[in-house]
Amino acid sequence: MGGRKGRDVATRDKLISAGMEVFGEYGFDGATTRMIASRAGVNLAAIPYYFGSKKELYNAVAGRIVQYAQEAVKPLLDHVNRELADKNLSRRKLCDLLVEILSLYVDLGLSGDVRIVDLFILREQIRPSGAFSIFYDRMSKYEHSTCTELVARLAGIPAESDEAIIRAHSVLGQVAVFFAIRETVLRRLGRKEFTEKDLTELKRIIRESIQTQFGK
Amino acid sequence: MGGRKGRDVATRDKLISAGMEVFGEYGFDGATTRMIASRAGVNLAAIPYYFGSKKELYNAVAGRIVQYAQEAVKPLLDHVNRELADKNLSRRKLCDLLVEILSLYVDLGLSGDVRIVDLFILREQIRPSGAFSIFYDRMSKYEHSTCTELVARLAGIPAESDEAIIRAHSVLGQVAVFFAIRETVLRRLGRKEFTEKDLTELKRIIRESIQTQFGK
DNA sequence: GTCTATAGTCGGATAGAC
DNA sequence: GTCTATCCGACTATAGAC
Repeated sequence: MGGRKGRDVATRDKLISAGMEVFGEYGFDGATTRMIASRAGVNLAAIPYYFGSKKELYNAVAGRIVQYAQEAVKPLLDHVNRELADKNLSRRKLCDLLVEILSLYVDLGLSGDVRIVDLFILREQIRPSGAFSIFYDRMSKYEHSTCTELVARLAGIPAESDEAIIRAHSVLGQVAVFFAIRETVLRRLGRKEFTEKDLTELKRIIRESIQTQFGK
Repeated sequence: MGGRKGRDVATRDKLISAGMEVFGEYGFDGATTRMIASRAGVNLAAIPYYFGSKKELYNAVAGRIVQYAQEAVKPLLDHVNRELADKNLSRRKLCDLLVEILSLYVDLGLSGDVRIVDLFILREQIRPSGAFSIFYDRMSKYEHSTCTELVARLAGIPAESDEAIIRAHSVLGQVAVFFAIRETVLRRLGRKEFTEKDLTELKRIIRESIQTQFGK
């Protein structure tokens, strides 16, 4: 990952944090190095100094986001993968594991302060840049293959088949849509932010949906 | 909607078409008036002449997109709304109507050539600009309230309740996710485009999912 | 390592000939 | 209505003092 090795880690770090916010809010083209330096409280010239270019700062931000996201979901995914080693898990257990993953996504993604991260990832999804592979290889692939495995077993179809992949995405979509079109949903609900009640309700709806679809 | 009334409708039209493509591909900031004029095969100065500014051209493009999208779904939505006048529709019939709407979205959105339109709408969803209301008021609201009504009746909850709105979005998400993270899904499937088979499979999965969730 | 100053580029918008 | 030429502002990146 590019980036010169300037000794002052603090400045470098401030730029990455500021870059997360500004790139998230305005996208790569809409964000300017002036905004980022100003939000970070450092000099404009620090960007080329520490990262070489705006683009490389962007990639560094993407790396940081992946790291955060991984840390947030890794414990649960590892747990699920350990359980999956048992090839004879009950339907009920498989359902529970899937619901746990989806619930975590709801809590992580809709709680409020991480919208910036959502936005960053969404933009890469709709128009992949060079940073797309950073997300795909280190995040989507690992996280998603776990969900695919769960869905495949529940549906009784081969893991990693096209059908399993499509079904898994469709299941994830039930949650993902709230990240993607958050503003539309909020306006429809007549709110500025999701409430605790909304999130609880969503998790209940997801759980019921999974259980009626796969519970037997 | 803003824009001077220059007599040559053809030039105006070419700019809107080109704007659709270029704004869709690069976003508002990433797109340049030079690209758009060049793609339209007209002079750069025609943009301020016909629209006043880049931003107003963007809004005109948004209006055109809404118009296309409305024309594409209006016949089916009108049909569904006529059916909904009957307050005693069978579960089976309600399911069928919901599945019909979702299937239309699959056909419209994933067939290939309209990706540009998807992108345009998605960008507005994730970061609403002044054009957001154009979509929300004239599209999402009408289309979505029909789906909400269907879901509410199937779930036996009050139409326009928070729960109905959340459930309806969750149902729509099962399809919408394929628009939003198209590139990720395609990479996961190892393809460049969705095949006919993928779309058929997706529609079957959606139908089964709706029927097991709501079919009784 | 951090700063100011500025180079060099490219963007949207305008002026004015035709 | 369409064109060329150009203005002017904003951007990224660099040079070089401290």
